Amino acid sequence: MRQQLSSVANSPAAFRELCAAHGLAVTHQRQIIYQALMAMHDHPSPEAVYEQVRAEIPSISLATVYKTIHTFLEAGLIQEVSIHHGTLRIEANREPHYHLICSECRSVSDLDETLVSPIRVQGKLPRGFEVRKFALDVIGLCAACRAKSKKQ
Amino acid sequence: MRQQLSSVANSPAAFRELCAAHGLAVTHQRQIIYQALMAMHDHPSPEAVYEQVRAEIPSISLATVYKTIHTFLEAGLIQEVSIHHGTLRIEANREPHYHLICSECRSVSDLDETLVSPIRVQGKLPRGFEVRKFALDVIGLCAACRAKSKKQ
DNA sequence: CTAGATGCAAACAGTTTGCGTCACT
DNA sequence: AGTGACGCAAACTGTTTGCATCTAG
Repeated sequence: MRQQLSSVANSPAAFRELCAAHGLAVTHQRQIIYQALMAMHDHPSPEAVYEQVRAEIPSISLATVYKTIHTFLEAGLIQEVSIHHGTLRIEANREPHYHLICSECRSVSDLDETLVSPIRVQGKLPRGFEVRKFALDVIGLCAACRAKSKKQ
Repeated sequence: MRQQLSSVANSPAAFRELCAAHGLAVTHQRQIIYQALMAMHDHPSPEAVYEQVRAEIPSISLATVYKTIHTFLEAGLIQEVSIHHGTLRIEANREPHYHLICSECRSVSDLDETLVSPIRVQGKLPRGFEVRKFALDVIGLCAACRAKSKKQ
């Protein structure tokens, strides 16, 4: 399931190799977008990637950036920062608790804090950062989605 | 900072009390929305709340539901499921890691897994749920935002 | 040569805003 | 009586889609 690649350097050759490993066509746009992503060490929005890439390819369209990001996500070349992007979701449960998420159907259920080993930060955080709380998502497959994916 | 209330039951009287404690006007719409939220034990979107509330107040507007949800969020009567609702954010870092989030400026930085005590689920999950990974957000205030809030 | 990638514009979903009217305090 | 909550419609933002054209394999 996981591909081991001989190079992870951010070079055109490495990118061709990555694409080959995932069965993706190598296009100029994809190459530049990939380069931009590797160079941006924050957690950019598609819009931010678009701005960055336009420096190289002024004629690129935002739609292409979106499509390419989805392609890269599916191939596992990049990740989303959170499974919860999109619509606002609210809850009335004011007790501290975590969430159990099915990555397939996106269902969310509550998970009592006491069911998880206590979380402690042991290392050095950026100076001055004041921790207020932990938000933990336990991500996996719910029984229903597991059954569905087995069938195929 | 935190209000202790003599009743948490979902009654009109309790709601009046809650509103009084938070300085909110008590309106019919707010009352019905609050009731609906308490009755919905999943993690509804504003749209879903709207649908639910329309059963009671057919003439209510979606804008009111949004405004009320924000009011309740600010007052702390309800919570958002994730701090990451909204725009898609992506990252090239494919190593397993967590995130450090400033709740004020919403900045995101990476946090190595090894800096956090190992996470283990100790209790019973819903039968058949297959855990794949943990997504942990360490939420707090970054140095800059802490300085800013102290000034005021 | 052909499947699929790109660019454009239009469509869409979720959310916010301005404003006139109405209701709580 | 006055502040602010409501309802409506229009505006806005982020994202997707249909389609004609172009390009990698």
